[in-house]
Amino acid sequence: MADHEETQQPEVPESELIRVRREKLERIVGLGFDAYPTKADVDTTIAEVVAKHGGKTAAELEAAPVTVKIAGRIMAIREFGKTAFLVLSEKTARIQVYCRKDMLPEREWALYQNLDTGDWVEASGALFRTKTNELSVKAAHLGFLVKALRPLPSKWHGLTDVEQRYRQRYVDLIVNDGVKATFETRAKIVRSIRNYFDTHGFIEVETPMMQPIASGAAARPFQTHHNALNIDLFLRIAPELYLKRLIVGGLSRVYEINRNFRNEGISTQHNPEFTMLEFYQAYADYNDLIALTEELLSDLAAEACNSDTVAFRGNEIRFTKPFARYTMKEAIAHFGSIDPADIEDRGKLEALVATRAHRDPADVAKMNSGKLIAELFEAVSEEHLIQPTFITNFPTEVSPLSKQRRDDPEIVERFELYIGGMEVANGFSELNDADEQDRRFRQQLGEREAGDDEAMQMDEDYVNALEYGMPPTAGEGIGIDRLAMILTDSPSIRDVILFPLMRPRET
RNA sequence: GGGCCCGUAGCUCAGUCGGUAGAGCAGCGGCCUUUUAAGCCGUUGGUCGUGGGUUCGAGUCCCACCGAGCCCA
Repeated sequence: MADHEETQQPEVPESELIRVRREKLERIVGLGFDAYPTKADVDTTIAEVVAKHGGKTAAELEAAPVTVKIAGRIMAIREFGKTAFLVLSEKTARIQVYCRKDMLPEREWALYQNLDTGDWVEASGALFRTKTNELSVKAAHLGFLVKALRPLPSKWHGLTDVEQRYRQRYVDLIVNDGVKATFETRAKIVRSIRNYFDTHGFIEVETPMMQPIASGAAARPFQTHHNALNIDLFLRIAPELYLKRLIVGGLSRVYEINRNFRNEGISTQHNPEFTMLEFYQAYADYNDLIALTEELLSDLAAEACNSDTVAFRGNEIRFTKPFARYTMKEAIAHFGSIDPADIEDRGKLEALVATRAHRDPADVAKMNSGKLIAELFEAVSEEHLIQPTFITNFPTEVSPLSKQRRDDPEIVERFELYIGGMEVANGFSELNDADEQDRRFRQQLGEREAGDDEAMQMDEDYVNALEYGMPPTAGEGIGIDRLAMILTDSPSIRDVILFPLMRPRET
């Protein structure tokens, strides 16, 4: 063999299965069918056929014949020599098509003989019920729409490899019925939320995803660059500061459902891009939002799951008002079996964070007391907060955008809602004192300089906006992905995101 | 960041102590005009994630890497 031949890339031989399907497509074209027709001849959907005629008996269908023209993907073929049953699927609906050699044009029977599971076809004929009482289409016409060159996963075992399910969601959607249902529920959740805010005097807005300063949350941003302006920009970590500018502008009630981006690790609860609802209501305080949240979520559970209790990871989550409430310190004492007096003692608090939150004592020594309390809370309480539970009385030091309590400036008018052991919502009375906001930003800058790269960024223009006067306002963010996890009983956030971030694969 | 698992046919999975790579489904050929994972007979199909190492011999043992998952942090 010559050298240049040896250096050529060895062609990976095409799978036998794909080769056979290509040959079948050639034969179908040879029969005069268009390999890629421009449209299908349909007059209804499979779902509509099932909905309208699924209740009719064999006698009724015989007495008043119904002819339908449908299209769908072939999910199964059951062959009996000169007859066959094709199971067609379209969205979540299925119906079987009964084909007989003596009832189809010769060319169309020849088409049938070159079909595989996965192919898309159109079919028309009268509805009837088989001996086993299955609603079926007696095909008078069978048309070709497109060939699946790649074989479908086994119809019985489906596709279970999680990596392939996420990387090739299209295959997951084809063969795993529950996936479509999950994303339909997710769509229903978002629709219900929009409906709630639209009917409560809020207007939906869209604020920048690309921001010169990524502020409004404690997280590291993704960075990008705009060529024409020659400036670096950040993908937003939160829309918060823009939405509150709109309150300053007089919009009074605004909400946004959109993506946030945080440059952090990936876990069953974290995807680098995730969907957040944020809303702001002038003249309200955080207690109003607690009430609003209880109402919103119990409505949502009812609309998305038709129940006020939903199963999540083996627990029955009850969305019945009122939800449980603890102050942060109460939760630490209760779930961590910690003496409340120890939380007030700086030395004991540091030791607790080091042992219970497994943090380096050197790092712990640098944290302010508010941060220590928040760390301890997360370590000892979060996993126990299965039923919807509001946590209140957050330290001011970890809440740079929240309004302090009148009776105790060390804590703020803020809450977080936990469900299923996850933080789902975060809301507070918004700090509208421009001078105090400026002081809080500077404190965050100090934290950043001390090594906390998640400390919040200073946004001068936001302070400037506050100087024009923001009325008393309460605002809240709700994580849509986590909510969708709970309402669809999905163990991983990747199960409720169609295309979760994966490391690209070299192939 | 640490630990534990996983990667074998298109899909779902076996593969014992290191000794000729297997099954079911799908596919292909045959029979079959109301089946429901249709059935029966026959049959094709493999870079065992990648690269090294140990060995007479590696899917199996060792090392590194790639990808994925779970737990802990």
